[in-house]
Amino acid sequence: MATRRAALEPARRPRKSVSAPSPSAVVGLNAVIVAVTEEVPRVLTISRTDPAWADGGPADALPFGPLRPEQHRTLERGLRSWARQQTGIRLGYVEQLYTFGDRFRDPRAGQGGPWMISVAYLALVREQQLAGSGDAHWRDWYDYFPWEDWRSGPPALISQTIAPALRSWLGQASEAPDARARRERRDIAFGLHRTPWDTERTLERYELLYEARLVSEAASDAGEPAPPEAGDLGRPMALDHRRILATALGRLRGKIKYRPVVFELLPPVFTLSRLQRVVEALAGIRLHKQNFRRLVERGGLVEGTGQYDEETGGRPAELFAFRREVLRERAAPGVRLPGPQARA
Amino acid sequence: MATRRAALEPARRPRKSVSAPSPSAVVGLNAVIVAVTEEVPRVLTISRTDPAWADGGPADALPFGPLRPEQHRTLERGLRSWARQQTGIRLGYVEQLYTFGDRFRDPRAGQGGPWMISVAYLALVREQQLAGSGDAHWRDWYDYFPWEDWRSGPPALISQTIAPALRSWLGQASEAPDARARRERRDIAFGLHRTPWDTERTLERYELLYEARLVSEAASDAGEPAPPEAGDLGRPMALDHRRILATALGRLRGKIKYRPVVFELLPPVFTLSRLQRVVEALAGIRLHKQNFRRLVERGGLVEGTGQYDEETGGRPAELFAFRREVLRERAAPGVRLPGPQARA
DNA sequence: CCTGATATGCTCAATGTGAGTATAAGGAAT
DNA sequence: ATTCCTTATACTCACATTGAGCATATCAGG
Repeated sequence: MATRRAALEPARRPRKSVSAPSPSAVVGLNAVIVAVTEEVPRVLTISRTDPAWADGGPADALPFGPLRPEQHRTLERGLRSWARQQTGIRLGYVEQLYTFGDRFRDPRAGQGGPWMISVAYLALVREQQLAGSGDAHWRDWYDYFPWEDWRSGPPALISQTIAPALRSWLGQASEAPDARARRERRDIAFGLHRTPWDTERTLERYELLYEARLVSEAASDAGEPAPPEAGDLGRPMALDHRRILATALGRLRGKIKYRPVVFELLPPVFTLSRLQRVVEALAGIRLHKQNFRRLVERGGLVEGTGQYDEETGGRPAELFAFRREVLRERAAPGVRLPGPQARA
Repeated sequence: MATRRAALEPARRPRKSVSAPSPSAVVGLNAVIVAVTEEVPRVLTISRTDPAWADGGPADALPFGPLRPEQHRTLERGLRSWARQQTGIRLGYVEQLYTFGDRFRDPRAGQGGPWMISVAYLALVREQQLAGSGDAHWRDWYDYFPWEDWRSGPPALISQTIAPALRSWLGQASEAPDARARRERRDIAFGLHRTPWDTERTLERYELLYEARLVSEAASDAGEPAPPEAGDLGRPMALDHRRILATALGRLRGKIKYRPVVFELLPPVFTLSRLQRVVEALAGIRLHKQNFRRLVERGGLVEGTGQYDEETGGRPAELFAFRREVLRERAAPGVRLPGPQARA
């Protein structure tokens, strides 16, 4: 073991802190498990009641478990195993999201406890029955981020609550250049002052609200009472799980554009309308119908099966399937979004 | 502490392995530090001679250090501090890349040692003097991935060495469907059989070569002698550092297209030709000059300064600067690549 | 056989892209 | 000074893609 430890030190000029790096952190595995039912994108959360997770009432948490070196062969397998245990779901498509490791991510751990590192994963599944040891639920992810859903136009929440609250946050900047930087961040994040709304900046938006102490996690992490706006600004989650969820949302919104991941959320055959509704649910915007069809069909992403869905309540819709060959034909095959539907 | 530990367990039905999760892993921090000089993209590596890193002669490694909970306030700060110590560089732009955590990433650790988790970061700097405790060098990153440089056409290495070697790897598949899957992976990764070359699939390509045991790390990890091709297939690195580097390369190639990160590699003012050469160096392909200019200029990404560079050896070139306002104007501002220059 | 719903088809102007050709402005050699 | 080489910059034009509609097809229900 001595050899191994030495290997972790810089090669030369050993410094004062040459103490052997004994295991220095607890590694946690978090899963953001996403499905889409009809019009609503859902995420799997677990109600936690233990005092370490929930201040008062039960708190929503992501499926989570510590890495067990003696059992799990890889990080991803560890994650799959925890997800299965807590929710009963056998994950299919899984990708690593981000590793969160701020020293103070859990304020209750204080500075003395072992450092908690969380490796978060994004998983896409078709909605299914839940089981397992956890108290698991599917929840609309816009419950956590109500300002992210623009499918029926710019949310009033932004103009009526967020924008005014951020205005006063601007005022709190101590220096002038500081205030300018805040203004730019705000405009870019929330699409204010003729800046376009960028669906992928979900994390920036959440972090801005956190920094401005508008979401209740920010207040409780700082040991303060929640501000009056916090009630409207989405359902809170345990620890930094809402930050993780924001990361997942942004990543997924980006990824559908250049990799054919939407199909992980759909049955093997589907109508184009259904495909469009799923994409819209994820992206949080409405798309121009005819152009959307043209993009996915002529882009070679799907192919008609010749079968029809008669349940439409109108002209029957052809059933389509993902066209695997597109992987060889195009470099970045994803559902390119047509310009958003001009709103009525 | 007891409370805290309990929090890490699943909420209900505690399982047999309820043993308290004491710190379970050593967390390492790896830095891929990139700069571009003239035509060549470089990465900072450190020559390691310790036996745990290098089997025989010295091995190239990435700047690396273990996370020190008592010193580093966040992962990123820890990384900056290690990079500074080992290379003398104060990092500017830094982004998290990926967390590598395979149980067997270091074969020498065996199954008994503490699990090593590596959180890798990508940093972009302007090339500069090196100092610090490590034996640091700037190296052309195509030394590690010679098949990735298509600036002077499709590399002969692919058609003459890689393709034949992969053909025999196909033959080793035990079952027919397995062979089909291998063929598809190979074609997509290396752009064979009328599949286009996708500059971003660097990791897929490296992993394929690893799986086919063609790169020397694969052989040495398995305790086998390196195959004859390994000598041509790029310079090896210590442990899994070449895999990390491949991840960085792919990420960077993707990112320049939708975020204005190239400018981190350039001085505040530059000519359009220089900008183009940097982008080409990263992407590993040549671009159509006039169309490139049109894209970056009309895309609002840069603005002329009115000053001129007289050192061109031809007509003087105007000096341009990054145009910050583009962040407010466009949703995904990056250097969109025009179709590659048709080759002579 | 209407009406309303949904799906699918088609058109057309505007914009963007691929691939050139042409011109401008420097230095070095004659 | 003229010629030639080099690099930069300007323009052009055919073609593809996109945004935004309008038009038609096919069902269910009265």
